[in-house]
Amino acid sequence: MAEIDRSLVRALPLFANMSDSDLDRLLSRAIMRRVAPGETVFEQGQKATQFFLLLHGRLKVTQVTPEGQQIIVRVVHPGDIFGFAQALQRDDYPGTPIAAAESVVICWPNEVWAHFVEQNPHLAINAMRSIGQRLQEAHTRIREMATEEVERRVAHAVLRLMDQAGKREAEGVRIDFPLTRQDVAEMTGTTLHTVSRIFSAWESRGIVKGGRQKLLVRDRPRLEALAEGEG
Amino acid sequence: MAEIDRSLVRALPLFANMSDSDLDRLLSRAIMRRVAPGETVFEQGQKATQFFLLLHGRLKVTQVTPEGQQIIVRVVHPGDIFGFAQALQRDDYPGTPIAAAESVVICWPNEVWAHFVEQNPHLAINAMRSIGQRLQEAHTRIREMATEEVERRVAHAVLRLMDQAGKREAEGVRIDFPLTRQDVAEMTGTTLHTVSRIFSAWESRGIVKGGRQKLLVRDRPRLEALAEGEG
DNA sequence: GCCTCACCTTGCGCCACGACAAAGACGGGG
DNA sequence: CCCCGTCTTTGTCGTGGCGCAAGGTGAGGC
Repeated sequence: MAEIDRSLVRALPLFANMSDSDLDRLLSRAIMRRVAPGETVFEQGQKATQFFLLLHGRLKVTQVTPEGQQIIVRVVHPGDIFGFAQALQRDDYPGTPIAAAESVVICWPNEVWAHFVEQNPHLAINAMRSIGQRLQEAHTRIREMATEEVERRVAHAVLRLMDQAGKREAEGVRIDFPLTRQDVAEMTGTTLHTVSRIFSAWESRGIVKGGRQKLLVRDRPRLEALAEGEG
Repeated sequence: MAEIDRSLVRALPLFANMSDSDLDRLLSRAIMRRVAPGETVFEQGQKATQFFLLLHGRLKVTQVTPEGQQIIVRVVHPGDIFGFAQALQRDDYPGTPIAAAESVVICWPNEVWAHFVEQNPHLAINAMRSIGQRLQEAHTRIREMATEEVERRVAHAVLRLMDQAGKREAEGVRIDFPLTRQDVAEMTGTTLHTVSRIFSAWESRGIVKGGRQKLLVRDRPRLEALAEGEG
């Protein structure tokens, strides 16, 4: 297995204000792992023995209900930590991260966390910020699901994906990883049928351009208008 | 203003593993404040200059959408920290905490947080656990809103309130603070009309007993069954 | 090049739930 | 004790979007 790219890691907000030597010691205990699309990093309910950082690629974190319904709780982007169950006072993982694209993660045994945080409060502070942002985003989603109709929720979800995984192209901004209608449905609490209908309608208005596991936003302002409820 | 009850604070999980002298220094910078029912501690959008701990009482944290729709993001229970915007990388408060019952909060200026965390990593670790649990709960609510019908969501919300604010009584378990149908609606993403209908149906089956701003659960097992979808 | 699987589209009927409306009941304040 | 505001109940109606069903289409494997 190749070496971990030091400069990439050094630049992450999670490790801001951390000394190089501390970072070196932390990385020396890390294990790198490649994950192919469709593969999982760990499984929901499994005992949490490690925590993770996504270096490259993209992960969808899913939860399944007792009835077998699946939802996507979150998309993990490069630089994000995940599988943080232990720091959150759980002994099992609450969800399953599935690689949407070819990905590379690094992982540490749980003990490493407590050990390093004691010596390096910045790590805890930075991690808290990251978790705090996730909490904010979760509250935003709750508010949207409680008050908005499906089309607006889908618009919001797409805008969020643009910001987090958008890639400028000639015709507009492409969502930079394979994303099915089903995925979008599981992110917005609806069905793939409804998402498909919405995308079709948008496409005929020139707002987006679809495709198999593809999505390209051509008219962001109009999408924003839809998200604000001006439909 | 009376003294802060030291032993009460000492027992909070947030301050576990913290030395008495550190805790004393932290408390010496705290300000105590009484909040009457209906009053707010701060307002959504206001610049975040302080963070808070609820000592007594109960707060409902609301968010209003640009359209004026209101939802309850969270209920704050005694011992919880809130108004933590700064640690979460925001400079304004994302919601408005309103006292549901007579409450007492203590507050600190923002600088205190960074200062104390540097010397006392446990504080950061404990705070992260608390935020982590809130994140879990938020994900649970998202999953519920995405996959469950209204009645089940209401059942889940009531069960959660029982666990967090239940008080054993002769006839069952009472939710220990004033709670309107509207509140429950704002917690579950529905309307007060629907909540009222659901409570009426439950009452006629002997599962709960309602009242003006009151709720008493008489048959928890059946409520759990409803929450699991056996209706 | 063809087959097959996975993904996507579209139509139709139904129902849970929200919108609207109106009237009852509890409780605090004067 | 009565008044008024707030909270609650209950009815009717309309509809967004889900369930079900059937048929397209692109991509990868052999």
